Amino acid sequence: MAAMDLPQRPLERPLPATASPTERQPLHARALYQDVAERLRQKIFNREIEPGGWIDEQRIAAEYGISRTPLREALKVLAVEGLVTMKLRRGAYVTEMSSSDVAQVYHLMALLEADAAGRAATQATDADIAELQALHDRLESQVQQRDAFFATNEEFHLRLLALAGNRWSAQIVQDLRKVMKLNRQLSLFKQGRLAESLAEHRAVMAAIAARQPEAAARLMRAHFDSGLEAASG
Amino acid sequence: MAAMDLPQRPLERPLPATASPTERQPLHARALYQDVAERLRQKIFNREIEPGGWIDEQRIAAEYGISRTPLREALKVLAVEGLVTMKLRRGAYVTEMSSSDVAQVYHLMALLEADAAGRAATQATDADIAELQALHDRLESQVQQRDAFFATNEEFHLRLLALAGNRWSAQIVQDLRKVMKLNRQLSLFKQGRLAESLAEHRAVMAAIAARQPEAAARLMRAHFDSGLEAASG
DNA sequence: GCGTATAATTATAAATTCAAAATTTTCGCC
DNA sequence: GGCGAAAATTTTGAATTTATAATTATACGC
Repeated sequence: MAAMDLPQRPLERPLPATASPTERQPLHARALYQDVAERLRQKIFNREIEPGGWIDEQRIAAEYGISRTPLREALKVLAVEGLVTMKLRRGAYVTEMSSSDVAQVYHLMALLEADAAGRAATQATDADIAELQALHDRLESQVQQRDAFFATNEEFHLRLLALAGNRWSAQIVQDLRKVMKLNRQLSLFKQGRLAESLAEHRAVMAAIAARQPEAAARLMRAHFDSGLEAASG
Repeated sequence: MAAMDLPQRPLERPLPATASPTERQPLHARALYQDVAERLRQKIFNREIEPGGWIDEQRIAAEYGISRTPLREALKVLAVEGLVTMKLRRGAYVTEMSSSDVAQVYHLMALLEADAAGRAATQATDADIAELQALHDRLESQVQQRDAFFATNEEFHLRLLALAGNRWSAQIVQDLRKVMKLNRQLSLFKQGRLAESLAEHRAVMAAIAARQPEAAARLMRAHFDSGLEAASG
């Protein structure tokens, strides 16, 4: 066994940058359980605990230098998000996504993001679209760098969601993207898929820039469909 | 002020009905925080605390005869669902839905339920459709009884979601239906809207029974659009 | 009487403690 | 040696306690 006998340094919780000597300010920018939830998400995405794996409350509380109370609150948040599954009297486990789950979530994201693309094509300002185009251009330049490509890709999709102006939809898609990170078979890892994905992306971007909502939605749907095909095929 | 000085009787937590002297069984069917979350949802739906209102942890913990720990866990669950808003160091408040929020959620439900209707028209077995039809027929007979009508209506939509076979989608719609219960202006309360809604419902049901996914989706979208119109107009 | 500073109170956040269930280990027995 | 019951340990679940921030009340000065 590795990495026993922690206590480690406690969670660092940076203050908001608005500091000013006179005006009073909260000690922490947000609740501890939210910080912990975010750290746990990263731990899960990094596969420090594999899907199906048990989450050792005592160990993690010690590792983070906190009590089990806020940790358990964070676990319940992740459970609602779907990243974690609570089993009665046996604690929390990292959720395992079946291939059926993956297909279902892909379908949902296709539906929501296609709608968002259509809305963006209609509602976005020219400045919005220029910004989106800039993100896409950056994506074009990053085909050789997987990690950077992934990051920019996510940024693009989140930006698009924001442009569509439906915060409920945006929140849901963000949550779905989180659970999608649970499965290794991320389709973008497949050989050649990256370039293909980029081409589809380009088409979506063009349709939005051309203010063609129907085409934008259809192309976005196709983008996700071929993503699913790559993931399952 | 009314109803002070509780402690009341503690939460009753019925055991599963599979009791048998020899085989061991869990003491509680599910975690306390989940029971509490469900009781809080009902309390919110019943307007025992109005939207924007503060949720008094001590009072409710006393009312339910429990400590604040599981109550606070439940509040965090409701916060992720959107029913409750946590304010740092000021506790939990029942979420207020702006008219923009209502429109956004309506749009989302239209999208998801239209997709579900289309899927159901394709995938459901004849038995499934017969069952759905039975629910719709019951709805037809309940135009005069608001509460029963609402209940059956919800049952119909949940059943349809189940038939579509996407548990992620079904879960999301269920959560959205919960937050929709936050706003008084439930369009179905409007005069005449009930009969109108029923007619639209009938059309959706007919399209599903006729195995016409495109029509079913389009009619379901129209059903929600006119629902939104009634709610905001 | 009004505004401000300070004290008292109240409520939230988090740690700690306690209780009970599940798991693991030990020990007796065949 | 292997099986099964009982004890010991570990772990979850929930209550209690403690700390700290926010609010309210009080008192003081002008």
